[in-house]
Amino acid sequence: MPAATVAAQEPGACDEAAQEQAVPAGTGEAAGGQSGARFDEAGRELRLADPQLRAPAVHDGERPSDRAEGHGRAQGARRGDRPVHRGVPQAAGRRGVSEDLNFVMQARREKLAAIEAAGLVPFAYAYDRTHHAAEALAAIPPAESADAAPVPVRVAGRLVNWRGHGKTAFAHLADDTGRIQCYFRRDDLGEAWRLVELLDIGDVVGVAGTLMRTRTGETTVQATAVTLLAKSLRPLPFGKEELQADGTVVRHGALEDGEQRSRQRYADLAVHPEVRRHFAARSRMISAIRAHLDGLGYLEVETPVLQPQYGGAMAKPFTTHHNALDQTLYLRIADELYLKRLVVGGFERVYEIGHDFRNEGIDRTHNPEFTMLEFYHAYADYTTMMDIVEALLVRAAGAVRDALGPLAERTGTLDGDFLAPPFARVAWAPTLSARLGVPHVLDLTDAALRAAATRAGVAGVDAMSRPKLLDELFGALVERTLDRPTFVLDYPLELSPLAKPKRGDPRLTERFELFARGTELANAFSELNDPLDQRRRLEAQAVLRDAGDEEASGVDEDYLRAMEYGMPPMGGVGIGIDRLFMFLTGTSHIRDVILFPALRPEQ
RNA sequence: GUCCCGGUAGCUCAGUCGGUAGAGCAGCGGACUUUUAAUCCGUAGGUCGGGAGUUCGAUCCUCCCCCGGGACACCA
Repeated sequence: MPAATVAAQEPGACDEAAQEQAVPAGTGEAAGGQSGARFDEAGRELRLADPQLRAPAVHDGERPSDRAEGHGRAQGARRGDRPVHRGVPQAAGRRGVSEDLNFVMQARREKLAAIEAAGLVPFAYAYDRTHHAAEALAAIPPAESADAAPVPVRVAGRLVNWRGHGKTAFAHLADDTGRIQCYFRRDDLGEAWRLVELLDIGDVVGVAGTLMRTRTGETTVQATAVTLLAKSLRPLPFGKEELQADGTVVRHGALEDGEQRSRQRYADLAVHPEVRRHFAARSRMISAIRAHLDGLGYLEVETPVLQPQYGGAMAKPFTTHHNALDQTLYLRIADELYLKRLVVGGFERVYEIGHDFRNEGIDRTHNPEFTMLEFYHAYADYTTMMDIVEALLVRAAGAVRDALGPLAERTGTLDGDFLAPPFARVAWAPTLSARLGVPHVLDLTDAALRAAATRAGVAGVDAMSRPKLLDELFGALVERTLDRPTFVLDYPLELSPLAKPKRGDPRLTERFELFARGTELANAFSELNDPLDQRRRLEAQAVLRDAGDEEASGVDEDYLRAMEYGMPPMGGVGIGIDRLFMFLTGTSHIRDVILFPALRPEQ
């Protein structure tokens, strides 16, 4: 952005005087006379200012657009005949979305042309706002102090509602903080009234005026100047909001199609304030997580997304190619191995919040790229990490609750009772053994496991390896029954190639997963720091990969080299941020917690 | 991948027991200087997801395909 433009926005540079002029400009004379200079200078005060445009043609039956554009519809075409400009010839075939102008968009183009023909700039550079909507609503003097001086305000936002009344109009302007009503009167606006008649719902405008109360008591900006900041050429699917007697708001006819809302998130957000609030809560949750970890002495770091050797999880990677290096690279499936390298280097507490990529299916709980939090804590084992996870979840839930406000009532996961530490702790093997009615599940033969899995309803057991069978059995018999937050401890070694063996039971690892509402929220280990053991386990993975298991990774020699220098013992945790936010807000589809989820191409 | 439900105007939907479709809102024209789902009058807007079949005739019936939603399966 040019420096001059930036400077022009700085308060105090030129705007104090300008605002003084603009707000009291309660007559058409002021709108026409004083704003001309500002328009020429900055190109952003767009009140009608051209004396050539005084000709009062708006109400004589001829629209400004008819003059402004040669292709404007003919007078006779309005009644009965087809509009001359309707669409494109059939022979042109299907057009892209942007080219296929429907009649609504055509009308807006004509208004745009009329605005330009009037010498106005329909897309502004800046606007000197003095109040957000919420601030303006709070700034009006109490109703009883009738003699209070009028409060001048300049608000800016999108027109979300419009009620024309001939020579007046009421509208609602929405910004980041809420909505405020604006009242436009021809007698207050003078020449600028011409612009008011060319506004549409969806336009981004600045409104200057004074605060007043309507007869029904609603705080309203009585406009003395209107500035078009961006003409909306495509109609947003605004619903009409009906305020019920009990105070609830019923919206009629808004954008409902879930896929379209995801695909055009900008429209979804523009039309649904509660969706903005929902995603803002996600951001606040992440901020709270950062603050919590920072407060514990963690350092936030960034590690490569493009990796020559993927690892840290069992998943199919995306593959890409670096041309200059002529090298195959993978998009990371986990942050783990790089973060643990950093602990070798001496950063004792590190975390990363970033995207992992897994080339697998898309459904209501899976997006090919997703946000993962991983944190590693030197000299701690997994028991310490359980305490940290508990506190972290409580903090995250509090942030979401605060950010959602009334919307938080959608879910019961946010109340203090549900997430009150300490969470329940159960051991993996005894729990599963009890469900199976056997002394120890790990003593079962593969055949017995297969039979048990079949009984549990697990499909495709014949092709499963022993670790996979164990995992499936636990998932089918235990995980989905865990409603209240529960740590499951000590997973079988064969399921956890990066975890330390359990002290006292080498068939298990020191690992926990946290479940609640039947879904996994966290996964953590006492991290394996023996490079020789690690090499054996990675080589076993490589054998699986060479045998065709696309989810198994290879041997990361650089990671092993780092371990060989000496890796401190540490606890490590991974938390899927999308899933956590789904859990906390009771959201059933991952698409509804990711601003721009992966979708099929259009058409 | 399997099963079920759905796809009709810009948005939200109705409808046709087979005779090429309607409403509300949005739009356009008119009236209206404190309205708030503003109201009133007028008006325009649709290859009824795509293809094939049956039929004199298909948006409707049959088959195939595409897309979406839900359930199950898969998924550290």
